[in-house]
Amino acid sequence: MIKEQYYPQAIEKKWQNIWDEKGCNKTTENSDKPKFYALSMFPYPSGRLHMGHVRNYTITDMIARYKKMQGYNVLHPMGWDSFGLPAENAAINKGAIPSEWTFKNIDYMREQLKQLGLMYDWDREVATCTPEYYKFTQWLFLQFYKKGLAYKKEAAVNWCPKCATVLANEQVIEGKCWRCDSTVEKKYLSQWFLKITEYAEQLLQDLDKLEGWPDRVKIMQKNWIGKSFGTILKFKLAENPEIEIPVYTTRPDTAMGITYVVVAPEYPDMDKIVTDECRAKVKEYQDYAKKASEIERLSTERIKTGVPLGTHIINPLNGNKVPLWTADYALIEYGTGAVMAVPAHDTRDWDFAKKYNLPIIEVIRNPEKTDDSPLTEAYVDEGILVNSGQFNGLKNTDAKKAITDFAEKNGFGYAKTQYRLRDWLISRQRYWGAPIPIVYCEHCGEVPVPEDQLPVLLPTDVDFKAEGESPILTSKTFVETTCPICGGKAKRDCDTMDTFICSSWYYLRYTDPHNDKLPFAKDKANYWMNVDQYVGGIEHAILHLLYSRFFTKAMRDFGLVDIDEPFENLLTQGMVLKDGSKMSKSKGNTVDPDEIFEQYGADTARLFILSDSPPERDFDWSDAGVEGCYKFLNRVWRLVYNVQNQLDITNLTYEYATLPKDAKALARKTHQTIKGVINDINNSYQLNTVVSKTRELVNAISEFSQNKKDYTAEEKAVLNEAIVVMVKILAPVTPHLSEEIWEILGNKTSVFEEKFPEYIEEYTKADAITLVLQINGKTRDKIELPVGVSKEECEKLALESEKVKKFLGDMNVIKVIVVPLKLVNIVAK
RNA sequence: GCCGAUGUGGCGAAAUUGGUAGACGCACCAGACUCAAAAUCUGGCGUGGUUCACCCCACGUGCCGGUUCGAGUCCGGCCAUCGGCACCA
Repeated sequence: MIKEQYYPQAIEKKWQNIWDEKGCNKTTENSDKPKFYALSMFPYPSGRLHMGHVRNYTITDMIARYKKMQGYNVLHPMGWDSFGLPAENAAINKGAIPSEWTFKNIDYMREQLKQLGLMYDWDREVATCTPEYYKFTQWLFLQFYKKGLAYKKEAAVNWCPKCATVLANEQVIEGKCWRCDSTVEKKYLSQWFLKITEYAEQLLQDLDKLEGWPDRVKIMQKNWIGKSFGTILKFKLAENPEIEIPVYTTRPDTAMGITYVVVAPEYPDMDKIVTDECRAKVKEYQDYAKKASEIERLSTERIKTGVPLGTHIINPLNGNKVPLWTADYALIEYGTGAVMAVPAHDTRDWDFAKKYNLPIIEVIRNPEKTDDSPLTEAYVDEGILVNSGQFNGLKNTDAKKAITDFAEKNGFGYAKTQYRLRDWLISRQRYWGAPIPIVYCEHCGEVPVPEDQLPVLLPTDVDFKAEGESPILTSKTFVETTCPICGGKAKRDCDTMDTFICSSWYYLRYTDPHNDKLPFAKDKANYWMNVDQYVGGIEHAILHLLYSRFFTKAMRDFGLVDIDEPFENLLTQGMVLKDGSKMSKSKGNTVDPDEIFEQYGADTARLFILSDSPPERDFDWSDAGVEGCYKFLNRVWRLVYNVQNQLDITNLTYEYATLPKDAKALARKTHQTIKGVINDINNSYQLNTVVSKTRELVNAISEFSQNKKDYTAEEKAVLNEAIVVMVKILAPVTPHLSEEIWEILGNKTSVFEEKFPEYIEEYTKADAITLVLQINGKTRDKIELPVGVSKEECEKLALESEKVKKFLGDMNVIKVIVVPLKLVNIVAK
């Protein structure tokens, strides 16, 4: 007996309980089916789900359920990226305890995810902030350490002098502290780095293997790694030839045009290369440079600043003596921290030289320039060398090699491949993260914590508001410890790891989440990996995805897995907007998923979020749109209700060729829909058109059944086939409703045990085609033709068309282009 | 600033990848049902012109230019909006 009304809340609760009780979503490695690993980027437990989450997880769930119906053994897990700044801010602002705050959020959000009807295997849930998890985050750090891939060096942090604390970039607002508005400075601390640069070449090369990734993401990663071929040139200080200043350049061909050299304000040996007269000014400039961010410093728009050091270097190519400056457009992190300046052929150098009246020497001649008139702007393109002594007349592309060879032969330079990618700074002067498992012993120095003593637990006796370099320093139980080697007094490292470390290996933990000996067992990881479909926001295109790729390669080299890349296919979904801008609390344009579930049910929310935009594009939430989807599901329900007396899925056979016209049309629509839906899913998951096509099928079924009272057996079969297909196609999108209708159809098992429908090619073909007739590319007529008309016949019919004749008038036909079964274009004058 | 995207009716979008622009939906308008409203059903719906209607014509995919028999789709140059920029995740 079918209820007349669609009650989504009751249906959803019912099926969520059934799935839970029957353990429908449990996954094991023991299966004859091929495996499929579907993964969403796990959330930070901020408190409540937002629509971005709903979108991400619905897309992945639709894919996971579809693959399950395609006969795969599907792993679809979920967890929590639960270390991070907001928990600590809650501690600072509201006196919350970070772990309690975090787990409360997790509990709430888990319930919300369950309400969305996601096909997760909750037995595999992980949270990065649990000791069971971060034990292995620490363990992995130790593997990096053992292989020499983790090292310490001085690096800058944002320092608020008033609060006397380290700030995250996010806490620096226009150069000021977020809490007290003081100007933020740089402070140098000894911090841990991971040698991602050691993998730069592999990370670059293997991008080619990632055929299932969007090009834009690969291009961004490629540019981020930033491989460049260049030359190191070493310049001696004129005032003291003992001191050498190496520079890195990708334009050695312009080296004869060097008119000054710039070192970064943080240049380590600055003291030795400044004259006493300039020292004070340079110091002042270094202080000024501390206040600018890197983005500001590199901007070509920014007004260039700098001060001379009073010293000079000798250009070994031509013996020229040129001044040495410091300027903040040179970055200490890139190359050698010093750059040669050729204002004639570099726009930043040009601006700087113009401002400070430094000479400009043209050495690359634009082929279109015929005289020695002065340049009016930097010429950065290719040309012929001039003013370059023995290298005059060479093409600049050839001169790169010639000058590098010359430098190498004479001992003042060599070719060098350089990457823009820098080593990964992982130390955070924060509480809510995985402690770095290192102790510092008075006698033995830096000592890694032995693996059997992991985890190094986070202390709880911490003052979050204290001044200093890390809140953990205030713990009485944590800092002081004994040395694992000599048993003497030692101090723990009080920094925690960047949370990106935790999220760089979680996809492997899901394959073996309860292992207490290892992060994961190799055979389980090898069974499930790679992730077949990874879905998440485009904002992670570089950092998270690059770090995860790096971790995978490192773990492979540690012998933990046998894979080179973690994510086979990547889908980067767009943002959820409301009224044209990103949903945010500050704009007050958020929509709470809970309210939508309550009012319309999860199926409506799922349907809407998939239907209006393709996954990769931004999605504009509209209240009217949700309403429309809710009405559609009601229509589906009513459709089934109205034909309840005709429902019979025990006999779905019919003779297609001899069907009456309307039944044939419905059968064709059914098979065209299956074909279209499968194509759309295979074609980079065009889920919005999957929904459109499903709507078209529903429209066709309604139309067919509307005024029909007496069905022949064949008509009934056609109708029931269409309904079965409709339910199965809807199942990945609206799982609860589909299960309910599936049950109404008389089935005792879940619709997800069913195979996704297959189509019969013959049934998708139309009886007739429409031939479009154009004159000079403009459509003038359309004619209906049976399939199988020859090319010649098309042309003949086209020229016979009354409308074509009318438009041709007395023009002469020059050419006729025929696209078989589609279009005829008559070119006429 | 650098790197990467996006731009089509009032709105979200579609277009078998160079071949009928606007499928499907939202909003709106008209009609049916109703005492009435909601819900539901039917029809209309790019702009302008001609036409009572049917029909027909011109224009139209951010802007300018190019390639082509034919361009939303390819090429060059602009403009606008959005994402990332290494300590938010």
